Amino acid sequence: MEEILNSLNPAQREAVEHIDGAMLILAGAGSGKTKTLTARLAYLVGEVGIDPANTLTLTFTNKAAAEMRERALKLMPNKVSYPPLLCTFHKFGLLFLKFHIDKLGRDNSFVIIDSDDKKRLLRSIAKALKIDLNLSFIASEISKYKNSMLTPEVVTQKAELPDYKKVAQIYEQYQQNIVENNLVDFDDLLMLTYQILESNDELRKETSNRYKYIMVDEYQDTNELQFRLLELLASEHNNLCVVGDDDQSIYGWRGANIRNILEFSDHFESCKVVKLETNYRSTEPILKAANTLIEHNSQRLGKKLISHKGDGPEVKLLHSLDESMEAKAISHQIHELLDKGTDPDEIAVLYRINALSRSLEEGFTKEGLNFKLIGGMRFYERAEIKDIISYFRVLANPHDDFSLLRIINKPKRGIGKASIEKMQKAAFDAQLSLYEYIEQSTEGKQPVVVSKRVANALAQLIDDIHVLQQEVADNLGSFLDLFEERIKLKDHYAAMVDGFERILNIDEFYGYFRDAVNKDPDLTLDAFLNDISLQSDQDQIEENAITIMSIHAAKGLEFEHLFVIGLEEEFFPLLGEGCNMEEERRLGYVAITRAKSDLTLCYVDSRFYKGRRKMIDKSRFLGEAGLIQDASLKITKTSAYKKGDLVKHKIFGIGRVQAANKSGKEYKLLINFGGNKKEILSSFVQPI
DNA sequence: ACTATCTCCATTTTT
DNA sequence: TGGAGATAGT
Repeated sequence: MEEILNSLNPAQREAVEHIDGAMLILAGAGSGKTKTLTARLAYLVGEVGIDPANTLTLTFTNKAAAEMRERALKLMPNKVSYPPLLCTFHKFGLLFLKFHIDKLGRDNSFVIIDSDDKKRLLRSIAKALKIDLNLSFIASEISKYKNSMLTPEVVTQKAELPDYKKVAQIYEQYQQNIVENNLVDFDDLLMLTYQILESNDELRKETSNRYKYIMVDEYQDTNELQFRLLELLASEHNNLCVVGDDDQSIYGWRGANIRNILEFSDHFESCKVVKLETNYRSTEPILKAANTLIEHNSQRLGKKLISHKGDGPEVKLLHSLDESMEAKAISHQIHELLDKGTDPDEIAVLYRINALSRSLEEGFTKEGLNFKLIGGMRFYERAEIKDIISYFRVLANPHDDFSLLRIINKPKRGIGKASIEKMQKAAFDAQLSLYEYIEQSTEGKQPVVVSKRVANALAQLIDDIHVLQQEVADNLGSFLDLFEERIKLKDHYAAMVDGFERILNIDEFYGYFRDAVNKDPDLTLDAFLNDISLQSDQDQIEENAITIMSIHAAKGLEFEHLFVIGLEEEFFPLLGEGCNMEEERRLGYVAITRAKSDLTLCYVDSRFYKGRRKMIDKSRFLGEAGLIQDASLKITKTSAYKKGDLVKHKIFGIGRVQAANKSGKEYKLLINFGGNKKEILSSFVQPI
């Protein structure tokens, strides 16, 4: 343990050794956040002697949870009998609901639907209600309601504008529908958990006492609901330690509430705040650009990264005529790096919007540069994979109408829309699930409402399901062979234009399934489905190639050589309605701080976008980061220091600006330090 | 029931 | 420009 503590810097150590009460660890980019968090967990268990079962560590992604688990266990004494609970918020919700959803009068055989399923359902509801609204809009509105714990009734009452009234209508139907089918969406995992804890005081106390020490990673990304949930979980002890960086809050558009972190220390009494400001990742010039840029934000707790690495090459700018010249220039530079023997894994290109990847893809292909693109369609979102999962779900629970509908005519069995609608109605009238109805109608216990041909196809499907269910029960390990034999999904997909790729995906999924069964001979299909429902993010295929991706996707990663493209007004910052300039700037900060030593910011004169070519100006962020001197710099600098601002000087302390005048590259400030007026250059003071 | 053509519309994305 | 979803035609 002493060894672990000695490997920490003073601030990290302070955070690790602080045990009871609320604590906010403000961890700047590259400041050893994960190291601190895992060390603290090891310290709690190994040194303070807290039972690992009494700890709870929450993350946002499976990846973060996996990494942290691995690193924490390495630091833990071998004698740990029970691994600490370390998982995503949603996984925690899932585990909780499996035990307690009965308190809402629901059965714990619920099925989790992903955002794709959700949209599918919303589409059918909107259609039935003859509402023509953007589905993504509806989905995100409903998500917002759930994250603010607003019931359909409340929303219906509150809605004033016609569009919102319509959304409220859909919300009501949607909620009714998923409860009837015992479905749960991602937001429900948190919302229902909250509801149960909130309305059940005994359980709240018990749960809070069980998780006596709670830690939360990426706290700046929490939303209202997550905050309220944490409040309940910590209600009996206040031992809540959150780690985050207000300057890296880039998910506001998805409901993350930056005020959670800004106001954390006010919410929890006697909250300790520790700042981790030593950056182990980047060289001085890179951090200078990042610090200078982010200082233009007003909504922040204030923090300045200090480079542990020290000096390095200046941040480079790359100016090109258009996007194809840009791609060409970058690929030349990358070729040079590769020729020098640089590891391709250490090179990445980032952009603000995915649309900008196209020119890179084209340019890199033309220049014979191998790359891997992160983003786009994720593994579990692919139609072929979702189909298999739906089959598995039907086998595990035939009453899952939702999944049954997905696979009922896949591969094509000649069962069309009209037949399905008739049967749905018949099933509804007979108060049966769709599967029950079909099963009974083939047995002659229910009237047949479809043609002879369709009835035959259904009988075949029912038979397949029976046989496969038997095999699942008897021998899960070899069930896949029979599954392919009976359903022939591979044949179905092989016939498509991109069949080859789809077959590869199917084989990969089959391999994953077999692997899971091998690892755990007692695995049930049910348990397998539960595991993967929250695992949308498969590990990227290991490929030795440079990476291109969005800035959001790059969060948490680092690269020796980094290019950021599209530093142009309109693209980055991305202007338009609902533009949050401070969040855009934080995004710029995140992008810059991904670079270890070699950073190139790229901009062009014109870009082809949405079917037209447009002239564009270079991004204001280049000026704000102190990388160019131009008109935008003048405006931002004066706005950074204006009359009335409070500033801090190393010797004179805190004072108030009386006047600000340009003086060369800097500003001459007249500052009043408690009656003592001084003229000082702006670089010698810091804004507060 | 399936396929070819038309129209519309364009951030960021994890669970 | 290009992809997805809706519509019309076979």
